[in-house]
This record gives sequence, C-alpha cells and structure tokens, in this order.
Amino acid sequence: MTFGSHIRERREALRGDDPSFSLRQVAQRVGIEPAYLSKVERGQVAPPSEATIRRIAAELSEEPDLLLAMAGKVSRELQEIIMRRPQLFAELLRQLRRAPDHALLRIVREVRDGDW
Amino acid sequence: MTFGSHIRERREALRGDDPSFSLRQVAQRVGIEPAYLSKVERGQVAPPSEATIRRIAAELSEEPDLLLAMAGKVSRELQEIIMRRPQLFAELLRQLRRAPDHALLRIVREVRDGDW
DNA sequence: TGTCATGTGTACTACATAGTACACACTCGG
DNA sequence: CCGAGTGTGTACTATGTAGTACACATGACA
Repeated sequence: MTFGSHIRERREALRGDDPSFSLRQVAQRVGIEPAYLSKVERGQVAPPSEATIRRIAAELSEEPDLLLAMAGKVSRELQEIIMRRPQLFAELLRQLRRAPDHALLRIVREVRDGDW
Repeated sequence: MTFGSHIRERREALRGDDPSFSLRQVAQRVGIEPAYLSKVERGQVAPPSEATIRRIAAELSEEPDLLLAMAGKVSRELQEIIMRRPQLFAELLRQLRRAPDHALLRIVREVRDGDW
C-alpha cells in the first residue's frame, strides 16, 4: 500500500458518513491545492513535505509517524534524537533491526517504567 | 564543532605525518573538486551528500554515523530500519531521548547477548 | 628564477523538491 | 437544464541540493 492510495482510502472511508471529506474540502483544510492532493493520492507526484504530511495526518486522524514512513521519511524530530548520540543509537538500531516486535515493546515498557 | 571544521582538523592532523593528506589529494581520492572540499571545510557551503560524506569518512578513518550527524543527517540505512516499524521505533526513540548513555549501552549489550 | 603544488574566489549548472494556477469534464439535486 | 461541487490534466515556478570548471595568489625548493 503506497502513501497515496492509503490516504485516498482513508479519506473515502471518512467521507462515507461525512461529505466534508471530499478531496477539495480536505485539501482546503490542509492548506494545499485540490489538484495537488489529487496527484498525491494517485501517486502521480512524490509525497508532500513532512509538515504537509503532518497536517494530512491530523485531518484524517492518522498516525503521523506511520504516514511519514509510507512516504519514505523519518520525522525530523526522531532524526534529532539520533543525531545527539549518533553512534549509540546507530548501534542500537542495527541491533534491533531483526528483533521481534514483542522484544521492542518490552524495552519500551522497561524504559518507561524506569526499572533499571 | 561544525562538520567542516571537524574534517579540516582531522585532515590536518593526518597530514602531520603524511603529506598525501593535502586538500587537493584528499579531494581527488574522495572524487570531488578541491575547490568544493575547501568550501565544505570552511562551512561556506552545506555539507555534501551522504555518499560523499561516507567516502570522506573512509578516507579520514572516521565514523560515518558521527560525520553524518555533524552534517545534520541520519543515514538512509538507519531510516529504513525505522520505517519498517515506524510507531514502535518512534515510541522507543522518544522514550530513550532522555535516557543516560549507560542505559543505552546496557540495552545494546542485552540485545546483543540475546538474554530475553 | 621558474615551476610545482597548495588552498581559495567566482561563476555556473543539472536535478530534485514542493508545490501553485487555471481550465476542463462529469454528475447530481432542484 | 443548469449550476454547484466533484475530481483531474496541463503548464509553470521558486527554492534547495550537490556539486563542476577555471582562474588566481601564495609559498617552497632546486
């Protein structure tokens, strides 16, 4: 599922019970031209900038991190976290590359609960 | 310390006992114009592309991840790791944002040793 | 004293990114 | 049957990225 087809499906699902989710109206609320959103949804142009993707995510009640990933991007915020301690995070990420989801979740929980 | 001044100092240090680390010769081995390397080292232009930074790192025996971070970038390789499971890694990174170095190291070791 | 290598200034360029502007064709309710 | 709203095609543009090409001034050294 590409970025474009994903947001198109999401928008059409929302339009099911709310006609204000037409392409034109969503584009207006997001702050871009309807023709541009149309091309984005059909994958005719590259996905928008991070800022625009965030506004689309908010409008469609989607996870920004997920939409950004579908657009082939990683949020600038996460990049900054990595860049503060590049080798530590580089090694950690490479280490976790093949770890199963539940292992990642366990680490998240452990760190959150602060038991270390 | 900026990206430019850092690689300049590194290069000049190496030139101390090996004159083949002149700006021109390094530029040639890296595969870029001397004038361009000069401007990069003095911060007169933005840092090079990831590929060029990697070749500079190899030439100067520096850590690519570190130089990339100094250039305000995160390697495409790490970004791909994140994009495979965006929300999991997003939450993990935000969680680890304020964690001390030794905590990160502990996790790296734990994952490497596979004790889970 | 010339020449060789050094670092740097200036001008230019190809390509990618992130869109805008406007016209067009369709369709559906009043 | 018409007008409002819908999605889309075409053309254009401003800014950023990632450099190249060439000329110039300097200093060492043989």
